[in-house]
Amino acid sequence: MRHPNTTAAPGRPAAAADRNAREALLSAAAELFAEHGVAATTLALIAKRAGLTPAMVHYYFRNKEQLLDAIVTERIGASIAFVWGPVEPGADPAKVLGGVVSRILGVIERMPWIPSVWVREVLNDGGVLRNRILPHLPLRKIRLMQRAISRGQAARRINPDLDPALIGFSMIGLVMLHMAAGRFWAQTFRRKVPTVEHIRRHVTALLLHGLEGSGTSESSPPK
Amino acid sequence: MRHPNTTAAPGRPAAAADRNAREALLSAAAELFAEHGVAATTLALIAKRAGLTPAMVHYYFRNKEQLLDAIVTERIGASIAFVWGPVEPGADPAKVLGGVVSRILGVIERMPWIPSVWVREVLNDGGVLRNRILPHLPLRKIRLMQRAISRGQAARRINPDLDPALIGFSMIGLVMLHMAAGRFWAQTFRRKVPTVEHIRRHVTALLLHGLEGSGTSESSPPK
Amino acid sequence: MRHPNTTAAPGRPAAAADRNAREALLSAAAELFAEHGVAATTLALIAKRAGLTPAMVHYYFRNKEQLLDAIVTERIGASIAFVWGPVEPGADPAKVLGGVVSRILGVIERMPWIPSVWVREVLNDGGVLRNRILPHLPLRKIRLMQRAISRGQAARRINPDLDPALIGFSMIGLVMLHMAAGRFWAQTFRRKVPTVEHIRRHVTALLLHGLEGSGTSESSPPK
Amino acid sequence: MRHPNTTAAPGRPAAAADRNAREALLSAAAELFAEHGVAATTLALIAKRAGLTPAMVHYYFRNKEQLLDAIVTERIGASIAFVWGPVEPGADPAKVLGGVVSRILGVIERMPWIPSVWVREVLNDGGVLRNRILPHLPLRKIRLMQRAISRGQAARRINPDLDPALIGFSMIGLVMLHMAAGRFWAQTFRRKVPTVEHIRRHVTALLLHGLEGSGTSESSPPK
DNA sequence: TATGAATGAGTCTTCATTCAT
DNA sequence: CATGAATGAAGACTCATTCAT
Repeated sequence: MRHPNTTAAPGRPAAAADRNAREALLSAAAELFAEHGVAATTLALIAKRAGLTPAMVHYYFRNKEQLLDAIVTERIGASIAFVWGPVEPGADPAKVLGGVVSRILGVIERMPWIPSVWVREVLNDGGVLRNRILPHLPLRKIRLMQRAISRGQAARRINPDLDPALIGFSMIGLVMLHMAAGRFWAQTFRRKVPTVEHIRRHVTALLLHGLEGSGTSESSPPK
Repeated sequence: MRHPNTTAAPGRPAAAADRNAREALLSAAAELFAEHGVAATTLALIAKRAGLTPAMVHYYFRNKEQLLDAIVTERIGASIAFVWGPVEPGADPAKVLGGVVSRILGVIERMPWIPSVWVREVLNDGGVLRNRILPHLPLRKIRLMQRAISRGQAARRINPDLDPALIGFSMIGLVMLHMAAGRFWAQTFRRKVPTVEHIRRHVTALLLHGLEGSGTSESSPPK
Repeated sequence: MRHPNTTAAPGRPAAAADRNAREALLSAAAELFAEHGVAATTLALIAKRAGLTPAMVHYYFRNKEQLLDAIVTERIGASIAFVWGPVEPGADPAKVLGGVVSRILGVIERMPWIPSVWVREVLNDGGVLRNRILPHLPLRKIRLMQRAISRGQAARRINPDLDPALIGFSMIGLVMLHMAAGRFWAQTFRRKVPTVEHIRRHVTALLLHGLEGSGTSESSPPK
Repeated sequence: MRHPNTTAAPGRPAAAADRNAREALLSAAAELFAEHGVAATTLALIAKRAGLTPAMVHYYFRNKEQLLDAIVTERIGASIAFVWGPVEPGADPAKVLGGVVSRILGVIERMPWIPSVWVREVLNDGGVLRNRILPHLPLRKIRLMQRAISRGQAARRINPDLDPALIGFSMIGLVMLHMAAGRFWAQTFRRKVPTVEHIRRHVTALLLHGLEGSGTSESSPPK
């Protein structure tokens, strides 16, 4: 058979060499997408960073479109599952929100390209990964989070002026944007690029207080 | 060759047709940059939307680089000046922050392409307008805002756990991201695309409480 | 406007320079299609023979598919109209057949690439011009010819054992094939490549007698 | 490297599997050449239809050129020998011609890809099998046929206006073209694709009368 | 101003071919 | 025998850019 892409049975692990080249291409692509955006990243660039030839990109992914599919399903999709998996019905709102933020930051630590790609190619209108991501969004889990927030508002523990649907988005967006704009911020304010821990503290402090209907100053990170 | 871009004397007003074509190109470019990103926007597309030929883009801007320069200086730079101009030393922190957010939203209302371009091409690391924007950033004004925040923290009116340099960025970023991701949010939560007013209320409520050392529920917009 | 291909109004003659380059490309393409077949003819080859760059092929025809369309409509289609135009109802069968053959040979004299392209890319199953040609076939005229043949058979002037639908096809095919295989025949029989006149005489003699129900030896060409 | 193609000793029969794969590749190639032409047929396609990998094509044939050689010598060459073998000196012209046509149609029945390949890649000028076929042409036999025709013309049993060298070619070409263009004819005239028997009757009737100096209506096939 | 013609460089993609296993 | 990995060369196509008019 011609294309490992189309024949790899889910149960059968690919040969080591196979997996390495493929994975190397996926990683190179992800990094370059973060650095320059999908549109500005050529297959030649991806191949070069992975130490391979452009033809190998087609060998493993058939074309650029399917490379994007692979990035989304194999890398971003997996991250989404990891982030949202533990969200369960009836949980404490603060714990839910804190947990999600915490896991997102954990993912970012392992895959630093995530925020930039997410902001540019998913959140931002016109992002070329947007439509590919939609089917991977855990709508049920997101609704669970929304309901937790609504419960918090009913119990006057979360600011009832806020739209529950916007809160989760603001929270995740804030984390992503801060991480994606690290160098911009550093350049502008002549500071070091913020670390994950730095952002974790900032966003947590900001949000916990923004979410408290009446604020007691509880600012330690949720985890 | 005569190039209006490089030879127009400040005193001599460009012919009306001239200005219109130029402005039409700038507007078309700005919109397309918001829709597809700078890298994915061809000069032919810009020309077509402006009802002109690709050669005219070169006539007015010499090349794509200088078109970007023009967008930045003539459109984004002007907005920045408008947004930050009124920030003065010694002002009340809440007023400063609220004023900036308010003026940003005003700009967005007139130039809906701003958030997408700003998020994708300025804030996000790797954005191609980043370096062009840096010289236009009103660092003095930004520092004024930072100092106002610090004063607020000293007076225990702003959460002292927050990094003052991150606060302004979070605030602006939140507005920009919400506006830039309007359709994503709408698709995900099956709501209408949020309006400027919608976002104004949400961000104000979120931030005021996140910034209050101890929260009384004062959620009306600052303006 | 960008593409002369899409904007050329039928009534307005294109500028001379425009037409020359476009026509040169069409001619080069037609010749190369005859020499190597459509599949084996690269756009670079076409451009080179026309003394232009490959990009010009895209400039005038947008892509290879539309170049094929142009060849079919502007060159082959025109020839078909010329060949079949004079066929009228009620005419003498021998005159109809002879006239068609005569006009086909006239076309071939001006466009020597016709037989090869026709045999390889139209008649032969799998030819890539087949489907493009079908809408240009003058079905009405062809049916007129069939009816003339049938009348000839009824009058016992044409061999009634022959399928009237196959006769016209055999006739045209014979001309085309002989012209398309000229060099093969010459190589095999160590003769000169047959001329149009040579083939005209041969096919006429062959067919007139094949079509006579009872043969009087009338073998002079119809024209 | 061991290559069955180059090292197989005539005495040692190839392993069964070996032969089957090779033959399968040859058959797949022949069919695809008929369907799309040689230039448009990739080795990957051939391998796929034979249920093998592209590398196996190289294993058995070293490269595409030698695959073509193999098709010509092992498939087409054999057919040629079968068709022309029985032609002997001094035979009756009608019997010679009829026999050749009859055997060609027999071959086509077993190898339906023959007419298309022959018309496109052999007869048609520029066909890529042309030069490979030339050495396999039974020139002596062909000359025998020519002489038989000339004798027929001398005896006034064959139309003396016809070029004896063109007659055989016309006859074979007519059969090949009708078979190769079956679907075209069927589409144009809204009939079924002609069968071998259909073409046999038509061509025989057409040619016998075309060849008769004075026509008595003897239209039954020569066999 | 404005356009159409023209081009070179680069991008995606295909494919014959090689080779280690 | 057989395969998957790998590559270089070439093909179609795009696009920023230039230029004569």
